[in-house]
Amino acid sequence: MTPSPESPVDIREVARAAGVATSTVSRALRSKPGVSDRTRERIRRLADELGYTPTSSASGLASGRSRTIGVLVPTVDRWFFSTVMSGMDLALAEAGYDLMTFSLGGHGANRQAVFDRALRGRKIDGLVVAGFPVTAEEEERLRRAGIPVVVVGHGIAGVTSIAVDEAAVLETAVDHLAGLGHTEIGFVHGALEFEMAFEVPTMRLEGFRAAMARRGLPVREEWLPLAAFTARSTFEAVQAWLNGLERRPTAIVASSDEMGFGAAAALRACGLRVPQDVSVIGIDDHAFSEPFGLTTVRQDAAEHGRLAALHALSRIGALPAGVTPCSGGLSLAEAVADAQPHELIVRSSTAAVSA
Amino acid sequence: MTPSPESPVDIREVARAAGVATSTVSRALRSKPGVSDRTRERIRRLADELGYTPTSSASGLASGRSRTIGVLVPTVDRWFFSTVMSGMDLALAEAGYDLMTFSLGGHGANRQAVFDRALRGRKIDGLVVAGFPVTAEEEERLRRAGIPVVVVGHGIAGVTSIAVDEAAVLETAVDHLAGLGHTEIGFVHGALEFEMAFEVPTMRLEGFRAAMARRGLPVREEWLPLAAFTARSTFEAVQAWLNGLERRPTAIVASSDEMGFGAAAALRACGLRVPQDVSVIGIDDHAFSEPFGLTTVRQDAAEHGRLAALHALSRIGALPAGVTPCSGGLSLAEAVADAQPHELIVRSSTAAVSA
DNA sequence: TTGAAAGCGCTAACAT
DNA sequence: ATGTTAGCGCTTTCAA
Repeated sequence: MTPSPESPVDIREVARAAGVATSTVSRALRSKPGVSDRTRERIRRLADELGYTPTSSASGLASGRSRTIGVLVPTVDRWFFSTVMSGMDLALAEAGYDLMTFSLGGHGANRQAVFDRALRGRKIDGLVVAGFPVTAEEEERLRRAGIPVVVVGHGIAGVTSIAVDEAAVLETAVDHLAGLGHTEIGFVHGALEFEMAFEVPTMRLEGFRAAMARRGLPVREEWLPLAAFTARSTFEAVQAWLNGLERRPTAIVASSDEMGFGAAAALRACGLRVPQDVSVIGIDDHAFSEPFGLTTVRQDAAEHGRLAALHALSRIGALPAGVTPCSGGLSLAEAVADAQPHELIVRSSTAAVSA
Repeated sequence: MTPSPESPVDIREVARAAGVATSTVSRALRSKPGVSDRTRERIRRLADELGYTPTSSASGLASGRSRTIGVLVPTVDRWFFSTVMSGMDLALAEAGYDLMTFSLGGHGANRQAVFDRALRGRKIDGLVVAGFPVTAEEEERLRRAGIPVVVVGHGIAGVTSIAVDEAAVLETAVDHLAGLGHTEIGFVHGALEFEMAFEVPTMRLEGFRAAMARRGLPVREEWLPLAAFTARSTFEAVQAWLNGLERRPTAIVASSDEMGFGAAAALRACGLRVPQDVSVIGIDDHAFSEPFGLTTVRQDAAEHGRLAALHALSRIGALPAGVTPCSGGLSLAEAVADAQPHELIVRSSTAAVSA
């Protein structure tokens, strides 16, 4: 038994077997023009029989493409980011591309190193930056990277970005609560622990203020507790906030579903009922929101990831044939240019304000 | 290609600037012996000034290593898998390795294609297979892959695996409930929708039976509802199960925390209180378990991922200097060989059986 | 339609 | 300690 590795077969063996030059094999296998159908078929069969697969570093070196797209995330273990990744994976698999993950690892310490690893060395043909803010310097690097960059979320001028209209999302959330008769509404503001300016939370807070203002509802500053973007942090923050409060709102908008879970848990821990005493609405439609009955404004993170990947692929001319980018019948360019859709999903964490 | 990518500088420019041969630059930059300290320093400085980074496909082709480790997961958007990935990322970043993600995408359809992408073409130097069962044929491919393979979870004979002792985990869970006076205990059995034989759920169910038997407690077959490994599926399954039940257990062990969440939500939806009417204990210690007060048997998935990555690195001689693999002071080999530790975390979803 | 040959940018023997 | 010289396994002109 020879413990043979998976691909000891190189292109020259295939060429020899087929009685052609290696260049012909290369063309045949990649569906390039200039090979007769009969030859191509024969080469394909032979390659298959021999178990030949091109060595990626060799074709990468010769062609300048790695057939890999990168994704840069603050951390991989939170719903939004892993969901974006799974959407990307879907699109990339179809195109025969692989996904390389670069994670900040939940702390900002080695940011520079992570950017370096992602941007230098030509390991990836395109990069999707998912949901976190970058410094001006980093922006500049991304623009000069020499590969297409797509942002999921907001925040980088001059770079294609895929995101919902945050102001409209908050309109929807406030609208729902106002329609239930709520006028005393709080907002759980989110922040990444280790970050500088984080666009999305700020946009959501501003969106909340604007939506309230439009309805003539007052925003009370003491009803804007701040927490990190996790259920746990929110649980603690909201509990502390409730204890120090003389009067509480009848409804709370959370800046994400994970925060909504934390807020609801904190309310219950303080002996309050959701939604009878306090309504809670989140943003995202996390996988847990349905079983937990959390009312939310849904955004399709997987679809954002898929579009981002497709857009990156299209910029390097690697779009798989026959993809229908968008269910709404939009072209990829249109789908990418537009704000992504959002949708109110009413469940059992919101109810009419009690008399 | 467009002008001015991040690294138009190649090794020859650095060599020219330093007045040495390219091989010297190569040695100097990779800390290989055979370069004087002064020369090495000068070359490092120059490389830095010129912004030189080796092209990965070139060094990959020449050296036969891609400086990339792959991870194969059923899906990226569930707690266990993304947590394993973040642990891997931690170890890999330290070693200067990148992480390539191969996901089955939540459905088994393109399994073969995903295995192909991972195993062929030498894109990765090692592979971590996280938490899902493989067919005999796939096992054989993994063994013959020609790169080190490490499994997180159980299931591949002859391949290093990193996992808790499932039987002991279930002992711990049942022990906790029995200690609270429970004798009528159900078990929510988990299964991946699209899979064949899934080792872990089976081991947990068997562990549950064994633990109950050891205490002389009866296992009632109608108290073993089956659900997919998600909160949502479990919510629905448990709700349906409760409705068709004439008599219910006083406590439930869930095969994972995500299932525990679903089970608890279902109980509440049926008007039952947790833990007053029914206690619930999970397995994992999901990020949400603390805010939600779910009692659980903790396993450290991030640490599993970190160890798996370190082990793969060590097998290719790429362990970063000075890693302390294990907090317990174990060597990497010991830490990998042992069953991973687990720990009971008591929170508010379990209580003494009510009179 | 096909083949020959020249790299792609590095690393690793082998010299010196 | 450093330089020279072959490749690594492909892709891509350029010729035929």
